[in-house]
Amino acid sequence: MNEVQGVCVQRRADVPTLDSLGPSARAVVRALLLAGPLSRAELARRLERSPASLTKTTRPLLISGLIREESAPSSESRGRPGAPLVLDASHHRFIGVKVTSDELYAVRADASGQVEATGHRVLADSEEATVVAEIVDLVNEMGETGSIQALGVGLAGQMSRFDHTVRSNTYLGWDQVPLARLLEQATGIPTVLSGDARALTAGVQWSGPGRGMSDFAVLTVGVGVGLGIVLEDRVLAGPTGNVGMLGHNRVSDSGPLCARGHRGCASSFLTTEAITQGIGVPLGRVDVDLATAFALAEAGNEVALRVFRDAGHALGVLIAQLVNILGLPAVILAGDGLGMLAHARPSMDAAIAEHLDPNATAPSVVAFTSGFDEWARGAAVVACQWLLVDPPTRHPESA
Amino acid sequence: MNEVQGVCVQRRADVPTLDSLGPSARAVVRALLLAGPLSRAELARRLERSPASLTKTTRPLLISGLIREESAPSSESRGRPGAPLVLDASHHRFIGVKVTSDELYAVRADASGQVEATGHRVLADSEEATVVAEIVDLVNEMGETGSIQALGVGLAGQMSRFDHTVRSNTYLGWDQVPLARLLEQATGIPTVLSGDARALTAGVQWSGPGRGMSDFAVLTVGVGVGLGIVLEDRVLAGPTGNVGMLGHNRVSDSGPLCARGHRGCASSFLTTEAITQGIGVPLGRVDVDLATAFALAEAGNEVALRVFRDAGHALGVLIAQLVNILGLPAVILAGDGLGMLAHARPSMDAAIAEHLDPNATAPSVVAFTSGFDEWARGAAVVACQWLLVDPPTRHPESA
DNA sequence: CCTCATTCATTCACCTTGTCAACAAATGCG
DNA sequence: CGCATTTGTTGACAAGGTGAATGAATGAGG
Repeated sequence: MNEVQGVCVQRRADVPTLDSLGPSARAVVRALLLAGPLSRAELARRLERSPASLTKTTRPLLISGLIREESAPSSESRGRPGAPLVLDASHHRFIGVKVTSDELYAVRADASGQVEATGHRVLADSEEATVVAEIVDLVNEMGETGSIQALGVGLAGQMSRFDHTVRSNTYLGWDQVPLARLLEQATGIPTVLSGDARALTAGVQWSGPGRGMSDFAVLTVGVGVGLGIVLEDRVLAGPTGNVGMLGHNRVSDSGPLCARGHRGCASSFLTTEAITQGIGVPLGRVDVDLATAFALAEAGNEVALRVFRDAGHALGVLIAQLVNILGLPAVILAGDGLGMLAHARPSMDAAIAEHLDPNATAPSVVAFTSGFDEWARGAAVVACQWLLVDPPTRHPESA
Repeated sequence: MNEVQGVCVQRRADVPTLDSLGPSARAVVRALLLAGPLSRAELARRLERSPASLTKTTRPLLISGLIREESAPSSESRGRPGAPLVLDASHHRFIGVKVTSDELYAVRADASGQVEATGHRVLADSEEATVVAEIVDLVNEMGETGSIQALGVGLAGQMSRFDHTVRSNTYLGWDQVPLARLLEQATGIPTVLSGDARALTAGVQWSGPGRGMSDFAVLTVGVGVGLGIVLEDRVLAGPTGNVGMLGHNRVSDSGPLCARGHRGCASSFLTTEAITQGIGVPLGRVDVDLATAFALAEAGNEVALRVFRDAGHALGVLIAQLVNILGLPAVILAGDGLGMLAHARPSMDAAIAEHLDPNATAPSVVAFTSGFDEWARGAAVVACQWLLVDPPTRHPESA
């Protein structure tokens, strides 16, 4: 007999999995994750439902322990203060993995995107079997605490909103790899793929600097230039998953050529390679990496300063183009190339001011410094969102 | 006694107004308007509902005469052919008005966007009272057939999805004019405002060349450069109604200055004024209008040809920027400046090819030639869509 | 301190709307 | 002529939303 198993564990066992919820409960959980503690009245307004409906919907969630009433009542304005509801995120765990051509980064996070553990692997090669084996190994290592709800994998390339197949990936040299199915079979955990920019954006929106903002873009600078867009609280997937290929948008008629023979591409000013080459070549040095580049600029090297000024200009033009087209009130900058801002910010601001439409309102541009874990965390967030999609989507059991 | 009133009229009286429908019926009507005749099974798939649900939802609509079964069964593939349902659009009429600083264009259209009548007024001035009076006059003239469901008004400027107040409009010199309320009071017809680019886009999507396409952009060229975006079957409104201010996006480092002192703005190559000035000034002529410009190019005038080539280039760069950012499969060109394409198309295509991201798929670029009525028709379509929004939104009865 | 307006939350009867399972209908194919 | 296939209908059922009435908790104002 096992009735003395411990109360805490018993209660946990009662907490339903996220994908077993009905659509209305799902909507409540989504809203709570997206916008922190909310009273029933506030939820009713957001979900466009009657207060009565929310009493009914939240009750079973409260009983099961999936959500909690916070003690501190929110006392803005007069009238009875609302009882803020929060999701008890600790009951559900997700693993997110970011795949690059030579490394894996992983995090285990709870439903709110709070990171509980991290992991890392160096890949011997980018063969399909190698990558799968290493991911499985990493997941087994990180998931031993049990009860992982879902696994999210972020990679560069074109993918639909919640995809399960890597179509054609030039970084990894893959073509039509059913990665999600392979990982599901090996780990037993439901798995979803997403483009890495989209994953990062989801993380930023859910539990990063974009939290609470309904409309913004995430612009990443590093090995490449990436873009994610959030409109009306939804991460844009784009009809073909193609959102964000603005690396080749022209920002100047002068400047170096890019690999495609274009002059003045954003990429040719902004990518890590553009920065290091841009500084290294004139100086006749082949050892310039990003850190060296920052150091040179810090030391007042004119070439480095100029390269960063130009990068800032390119960034500013891209931001202005984006804001002109979509009217976004905010742009969040991220990626490992972000250190450039220390020297690129003035020219970036100038370029934004210059290229912004006179009738557009200037966006707030926020730098979000983070490591590679943030990309993995984003993938974990996508995995969580996947379970909360309405209607529930699972991968077709195709070959 | 009036039981001999005539069967046809009696049936019409039974047809419910669009805004009196429940949410499920509303969704059916929306889907039928958006994507032509659809069988119940097809509707069930699109709306993600069970076939049973559609039988139930469509029955009262069929009885009331709001929708009809088309005789021709759709016999693709084997199995029982579906019975295509169409909305009987003739039961509901809408009026759309396009307001410019010196003219009004109006159309009366049915629910499917089919134009039944057109009207036009020249404005003595752009005073609020003048414009309102002329619109009311125009509506009374066009609406005498009775039973107008809603009135849509399209104007340049920033407006929310279904707005009711003109905030600040530099073209008309207006500020905070509750135009919708004024027109509702004067005409008794529910009225909604929208930005003109958004209205045109809605018309294109609902019953123009964009019909059946889920994702595309509408780029207009004329007095200004306008943009409308459709993503996942929804017309993008933008967080602040600001979608589409790309007139000042830079397309070249050379070229004339725009009014804001920028060099190489899209506007400075594309607007009607840019074209006419660009040709007139070098030739020392002040009489060049758009028609003259086209004629000059047709006659092989080098200046005119060059100006149109440059315009095509600018257009191509804008299209590439747009497609890079959003991954759109199609762009529809419209506006009264579209005649330029006869001479601008090659340079436009070249610019698209040059500036498109290597990994992006080339969009199909379609020219949609139309008169000013098309803008008014778009406003009528917006009025219809307004009644079908879920949940129903009406203007707050604020002062 | 007491009353009032205000806002939040609950209860209950009711109803809309979607689902499931079973079945009937209409077609092409062999 | 079966037979698979797809569409459409029926009826019992359940989930979930609503409106109105009520109670609860607070600040404002006298």
